[in-house]
Amino acid sequence: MISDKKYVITIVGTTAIGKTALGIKLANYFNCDIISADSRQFFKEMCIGTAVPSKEELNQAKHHFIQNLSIHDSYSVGDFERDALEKIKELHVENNIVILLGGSGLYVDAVLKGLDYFPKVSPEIRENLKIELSKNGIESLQNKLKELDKESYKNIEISNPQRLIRALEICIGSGKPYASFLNKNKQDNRDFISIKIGLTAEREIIYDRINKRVDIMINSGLVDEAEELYKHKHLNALQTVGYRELFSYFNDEITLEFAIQEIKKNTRRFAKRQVTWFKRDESVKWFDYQEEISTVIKFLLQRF
RNA sequence: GGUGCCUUAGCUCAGUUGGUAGAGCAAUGGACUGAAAAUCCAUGUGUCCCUGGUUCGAUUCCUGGAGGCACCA
Repeated sequence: MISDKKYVITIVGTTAIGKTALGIKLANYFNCDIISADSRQFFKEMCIGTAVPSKEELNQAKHHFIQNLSIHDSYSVGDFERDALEKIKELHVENNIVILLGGSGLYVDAVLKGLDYFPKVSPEIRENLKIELSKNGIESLQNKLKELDKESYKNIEISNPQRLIRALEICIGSGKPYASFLNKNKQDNRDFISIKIGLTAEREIIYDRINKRVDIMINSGLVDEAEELYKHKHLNALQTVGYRELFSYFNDEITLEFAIQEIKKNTRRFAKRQVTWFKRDESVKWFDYQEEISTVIKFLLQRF
């Protein structure tokens, strides 16, 4: 490497498009490590359904934040931002390139752009708000927010219970409006240069790859894996495509065949949301999913 | 071969006492600050099977045809 600057090369794209394979090729070329920014591949109990890299793939390049947590751990984007930045710093001592492999848009943005600081609040507050939601309905929470934080009441999506509860828990836990923490001490000056590349394909091709991958997951034992985890189905980590549908099957609510169809459908919808998230990012240089690795490397070398 | 019923959105089907149509699901577009593979919001122009007739006007009624289903032979 000619320059002594530090780089983070981020690879984004929908699920099943080939980010892992590209990441490994680039990691080998630059002799660097890979940081995974995938909100479900953290969990060691979930393997088949989250499409974590295979043993062979993991041997080809050093991966971080893959199966490093338990589904019982509580872990948030904020935690990931902190941990990933620390890891990047550590890796940059030895190598001025790090690859960030991102399936979860918010997690990628947290690392590259930063989140605002919010105080830690007691989980009990959220639990109480959830109870209030189911008891009194969403309007009750909306009125509460209107009272505590008019600005957020206007700006956030108040029909979205999760956002509403998040804003409220900050208001209640900190005694200050949620809005007062926004755009305050955002750490957006990173000490590395960000280069983003994306993998893309026709919608039909993506959907076809998804459908095939779900079949492979089923053949690889996803049903057994999900059955093991059924007793933990209430955990946040298991609010995940590929598991929820099978939990409904174990509950005798749907047939296995239908569950598999639902997994495919919900994965397609997930991919659509990823497309929506990533396409608004103008800093991404897009490549076809079949693009030659040499073309991608040539592009990167020009950017250094 | 005969009789009856059916043919409307990608699918399953409503409906129009004749004034060119609407639900569910699927699909599509969007949002996103510690649950994010989560969560939420928005979106329905389709030769109403084809042909001819009646009518100011037919997806709707009538004739003929095609396809499907059921029963009878």
